[in-house]
Amino acid sequence: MTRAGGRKRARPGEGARLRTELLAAAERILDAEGEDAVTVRGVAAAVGVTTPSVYLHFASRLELLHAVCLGVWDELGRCMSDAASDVDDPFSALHRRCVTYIAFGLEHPLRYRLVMNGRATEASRQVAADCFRYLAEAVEPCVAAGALRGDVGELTRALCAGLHGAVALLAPQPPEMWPHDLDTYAANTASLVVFGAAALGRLPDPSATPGSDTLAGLFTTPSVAGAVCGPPGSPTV
Amino acid sequence: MTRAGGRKRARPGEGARLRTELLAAAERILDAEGEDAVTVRGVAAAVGVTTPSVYLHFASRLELLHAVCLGVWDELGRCMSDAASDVDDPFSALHRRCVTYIAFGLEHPLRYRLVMNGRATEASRQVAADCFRYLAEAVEPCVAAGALRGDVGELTRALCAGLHGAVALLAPQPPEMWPHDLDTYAANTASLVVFGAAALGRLPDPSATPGSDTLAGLFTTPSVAGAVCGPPGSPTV
DNA sequence: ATGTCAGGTTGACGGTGACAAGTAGCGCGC
DNA sequence: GCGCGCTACTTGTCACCGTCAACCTGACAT
Repeated sequence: MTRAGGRKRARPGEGARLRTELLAAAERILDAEGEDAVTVRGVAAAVGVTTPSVYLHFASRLELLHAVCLGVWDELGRCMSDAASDVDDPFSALHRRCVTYIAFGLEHPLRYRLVMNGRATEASRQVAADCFRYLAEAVEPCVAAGALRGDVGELTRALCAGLHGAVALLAPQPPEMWPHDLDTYAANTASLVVFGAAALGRLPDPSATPGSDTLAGLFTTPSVAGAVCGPPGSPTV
Repeated sequence: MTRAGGRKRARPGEGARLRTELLAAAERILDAEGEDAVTVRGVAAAVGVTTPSVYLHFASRLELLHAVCLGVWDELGRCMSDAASDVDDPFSALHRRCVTYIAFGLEHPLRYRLVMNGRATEASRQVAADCFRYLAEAVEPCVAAGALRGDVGELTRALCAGLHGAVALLAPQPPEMWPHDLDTYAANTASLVVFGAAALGRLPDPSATPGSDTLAGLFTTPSVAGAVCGPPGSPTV
């Protein structure tokens, strides 16, 4: 590649400028043409620089890609913190954070896949750890208030699994296969996850196979006791 | 590539034999060295055949990879059908299938990722549809028995999301980062998912933000009413 | 023996990530 | 004002990849 457009050499100390330009170019290409189109050569050319220069700022193509994503993921952190700032009830707050997580993932499916599905890098590990922390922060008050029971770490992990699934199941699919109402999807899945987590701490033996009888115990409110599920030994199919 | 080892030409009608040999070789390489190591050239060489011959049986590298995985996924179908054959209670049966799904995914993390995370092919769509069906088969009796409420499709989709997450969260990580007790992990996450699904149909307004009060209603058994959560207007943190 | 055709091979193209080694420009110390 | 050294970047080059068009060849039916 002959130097395109006579790019000026950065002054010492301004080497990082190329880095940000590369990131911007990579982001542009990523959004416009997808992951596979982001090639080291292409990004370099878009900035007007030769290929190996990219390696002065990024150890590999993957690191470049992940660096592009990280910018967006920082936004997730803020969103999740903000999401429940006006909510007092800890369980509601947790639910809100879960909805936020899902909504965020579905807004950036490409980047989500890139960071979460590919082979792990240092950057992606950082992202995962942050996500875990944001959730754990919301789980802890729930445990303190008695809404959730059990180990905070284990609960958070289970929550993460559920949330990640909600996004990861859709992210690789073309958008036309997504549910029509994404808000409802996010709310539903978030509810599934938080209520599931709540149930976890209330199971007699968490590792046993729970039957409809366990369910009857869990989901029977005092007022409608006995009406929720059939009588003991309820009809099978 | 000079012909390695004097491979005999297959007789007409036996062309499919090379296909199975290629699959076996690809599988060997996949397990031994990971996804990236499975290259068209490498697989061909392992069988003792030239590179373009692979294209006589697989449209592309990705199709080859997916074909390798599909063999294992058929096993999942059998496993999920068998898993609950001796269980009468539909809710227990669903739980068993969920555990089976997670366990399967964690036994074949590499193949799981390959099929579920990569860009979708016809083969992977087929796989996903099968999984959905296996679960839906178990959801339906639950709905019929009243253990679950709501649309079967929607419930199944939510379940899928949770289960997929449980696997997909761990699959890309190196095994040393996995929980120590995978059985418990599978059982826990399966419980979270099925109880969460059960809760979904019992929420007053599924799309609203549920608070601890909702939780109290759901998880209070007649016998321990009032002891599960704090009194109405429970302490916040 | 010969035609046919499935089951391969040859050779090459365009593109990729990665790197070793060289070069040009800037700023600082003198 | 001048050269030294550091930094930012370039040149040139590997090794390898997936994919394809075109050609060859051996086994069988006749």
